[in-house]
Amino acid sequence: MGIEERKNREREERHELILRKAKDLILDLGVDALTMQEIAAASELSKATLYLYFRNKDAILTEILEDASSAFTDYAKSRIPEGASGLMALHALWSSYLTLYGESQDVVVLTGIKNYIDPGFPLNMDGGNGKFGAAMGKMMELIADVLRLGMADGSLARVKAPERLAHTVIMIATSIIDTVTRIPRHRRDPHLISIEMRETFEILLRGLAAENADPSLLKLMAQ
Amino acid sequence: MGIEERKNREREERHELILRKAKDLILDLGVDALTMQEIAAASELSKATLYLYFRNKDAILTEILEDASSAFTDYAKSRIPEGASGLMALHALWSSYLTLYGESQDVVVLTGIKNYIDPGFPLNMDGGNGKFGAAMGKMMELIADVLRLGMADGSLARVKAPERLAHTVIMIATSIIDTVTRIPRHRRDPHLISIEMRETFEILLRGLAAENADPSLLKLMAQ
Amino acid sequence: MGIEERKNREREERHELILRKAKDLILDLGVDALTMQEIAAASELSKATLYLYFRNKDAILTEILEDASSAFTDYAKSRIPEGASGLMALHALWSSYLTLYGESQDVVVLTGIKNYIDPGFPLNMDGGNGKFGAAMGKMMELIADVLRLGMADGSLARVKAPERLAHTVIMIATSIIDTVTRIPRHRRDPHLISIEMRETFEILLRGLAAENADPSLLKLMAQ
Amino acid sequence: MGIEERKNREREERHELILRKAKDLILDLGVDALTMQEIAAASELSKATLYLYFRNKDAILTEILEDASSAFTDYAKSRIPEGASGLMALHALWSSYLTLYGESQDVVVLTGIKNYIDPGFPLNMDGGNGKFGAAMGKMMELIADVLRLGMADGSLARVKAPERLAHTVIMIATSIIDTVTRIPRHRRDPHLISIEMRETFEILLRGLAAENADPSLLKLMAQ
DNA sequence: TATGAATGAGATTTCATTCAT
DNA sequence: CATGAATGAAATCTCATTCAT
Repeated sequence: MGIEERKNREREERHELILRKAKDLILDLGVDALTMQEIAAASELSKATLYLYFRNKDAILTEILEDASSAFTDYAKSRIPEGASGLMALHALWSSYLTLYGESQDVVVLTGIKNYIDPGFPLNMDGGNGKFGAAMGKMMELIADVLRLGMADGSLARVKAPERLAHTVIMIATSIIDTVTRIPRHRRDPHLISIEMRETFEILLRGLAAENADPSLLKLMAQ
Repeated sequence: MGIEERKNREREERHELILRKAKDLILDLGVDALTMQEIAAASELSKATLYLYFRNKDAILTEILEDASSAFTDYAKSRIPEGASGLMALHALWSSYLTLYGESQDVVVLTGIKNYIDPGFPLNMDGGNGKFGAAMGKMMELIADVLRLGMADGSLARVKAPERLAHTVIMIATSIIDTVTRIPRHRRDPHLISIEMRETFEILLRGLAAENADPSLLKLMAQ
Repeated sequence: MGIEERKNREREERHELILRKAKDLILDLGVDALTMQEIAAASELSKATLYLYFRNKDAILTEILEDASSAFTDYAKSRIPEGASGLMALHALWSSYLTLYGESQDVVVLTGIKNYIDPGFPLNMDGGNGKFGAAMGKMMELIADVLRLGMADGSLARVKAPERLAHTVIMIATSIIDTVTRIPRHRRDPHLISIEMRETFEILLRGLAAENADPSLLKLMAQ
Repeated sequence: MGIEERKNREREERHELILRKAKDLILDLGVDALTMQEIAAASELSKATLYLYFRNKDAILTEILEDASSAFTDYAKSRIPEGASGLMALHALWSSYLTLYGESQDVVVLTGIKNYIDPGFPLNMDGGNGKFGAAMGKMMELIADVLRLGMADGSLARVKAPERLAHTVIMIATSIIDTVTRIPRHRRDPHLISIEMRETFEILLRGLAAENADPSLLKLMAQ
């Protein structure tokens, strides 16, 4: 069984290698420039081999997206304090996003890819369910939960249909990143991006918060 | 004399025909599926003929974008009341956008195309100048003007760098449309889109308005 | 009849206009870049109109070539002294070519075009007769005459088949120009061209002259 | 191990196949008629496959040119006797060219291609560098060397600037071939071509040789 | 006579994906 | 398991030439 274990481990390692290289390429060159050829070259594998690990190009992208959204969701969850109000939770959410962006730009991958994989998400009538996996769903769920919470405790005003509103929120929150994912690294201005992200999230906070909200929860730290 | 006029008119008609067909195709199938071949077929012209009317594919897209953004800008300007406050102006702006969307979905074309033409806009370090024409610039200018106005009269809180903020605002405002332009018609749900647009704009209004704002200016009519 | 005369004159003028503009374009941009579109634009005529004056693109080029070779032939003939030996005549011939080149680069057009019109000339088995007109023939004839003369008076050694040798001579003499006609003006170095032309002609003179030739007839003036 | 070898060999074979077919097409139809489509058909491969072996069309042409000029240079070098005078070397050079042409028409490919790849060579002001590879340079170098040698030992008269003169010489020497490469095979007369080549080279020899040259070095064998 | 308009035919190149070994 | 090789299907754009008015 030691052999089988090793095989599994190696298989897993290749799998990760491919994903990592693909991510790097996206971050370096932009999604639009990502080709199977490039991924293969970067991984020092043949194109055909890629298909042993992933059904097709989409599967690679989908998994990258899953990883990223999963990482974000987990991180964000861990930073939402026990017993937090909806607004506090939302604040923690955006804070996490900014921090994550500050630490590594991997989150960047998150949504531009989302749009690339399923250009209509989340507006498709079929829900785009076939395309995205669990993690993306969990992320939407988290946001919906936060909105629901805020609706219940009154800290987020005018939230009526949390599930649907979660769509809107996610689209707004990711609008910058959608754009960023298409720019090659050398043409990106990380500082500007950071500022615009923060601005976007503050608009979201103020746009969703109840009137009497604690002002400190409407501002985010510059990274 | 009459003859030349007719020629000009016919030429203009063909020009419009191509643009219209291209728009239809975008609306029907999504920008990603737009090809010169398809435009030619839809226009019942040869591919070569398209090049008599447009320098290249980009020119077609750019003109569609210009038309749409120009239409929006003009319409919005005409609906901003004389002597309006910044917030009132912003309210009128989003109102116009919704109305326009309600009347015809052509505005939809607006931004998905924008992203398609220049995937990094407006975050490019080179400013992406040269790709977009006057109308797109006028639209950004209008938004910046409104923000400046609100900053001056105090109706829009926390606006500090109107030109830059205009970027953020435009990205947020168009995030839905960006998405929509990539969905084929049969998978779009116009009602849902309408709701999400309204929601987005209300978030923007609340997110930018000063604290003591007139509540009626923070809501938008359902179309 | 005054009317008819005027018509004829106007027709002639248009004809010349087109040729002149085409020539200019060739000289400016190189033959390879010559398109009917460009000729039409430069002539301020429509493409279709060009076809009223010339059967096709080839006809334009052929006529330009004819004009140029005719101009050269006439000029050269006028400069061959009465009673000249073959070598003297050949010397006068190349002298004329250089002078002509010095005065205006129009002769340049001469041969590159030749190769462009009929890439195989003068090696085609059908003699390329269908393509070239009288003037080109006259030019070959002139060279053959000179060679014959030199063969008769002994001033040109080893000339045995003047008609055939005329081919070789013309190919050698025009090898530079063939090349030049494909270079746009801004990338041409007229001085270098001039030097290489002279060198080529001196090689031809020495290569064909009898042993005891007057040395002064083996050199050409720098322009 | 044997397997890898075989793969390499097969790859090499395909590579050669494509080159050979392309050469054949050039020889059969003329460079001007050479298209990727035709090469693909002749090789019984798809167009896309061609791009696995060559970066682009130019790369195919360039390699054909390199092969041909390299073959010529090597062959010529091997035929220049130890301790030969400049004139003897030049004689050997042209002899080689003729022999090579007699054996296979590969040399034919040489210059038409050269002119096709870089229409202005060698008269470009930028030197046309980057387009041609090493072999072409070696060929020019060889000629320049021979000229230098003849200048030193006095066997070639009036050679002053060997590098530049090498240009002229190469243009003259290849003028026939330039022409030939553009004629489809069925319209070529190999015998006539052979004669004219010889004539050209003899003119070059006599045109460059010093006065007292050994007459036998001024003549070339008919092939 | 003049022309605006149209086009057929083609050229080069790219990319995700499959398959025999 | 790995891969080299191959390809179908597109996509964008160019140009000489024709024709109805």
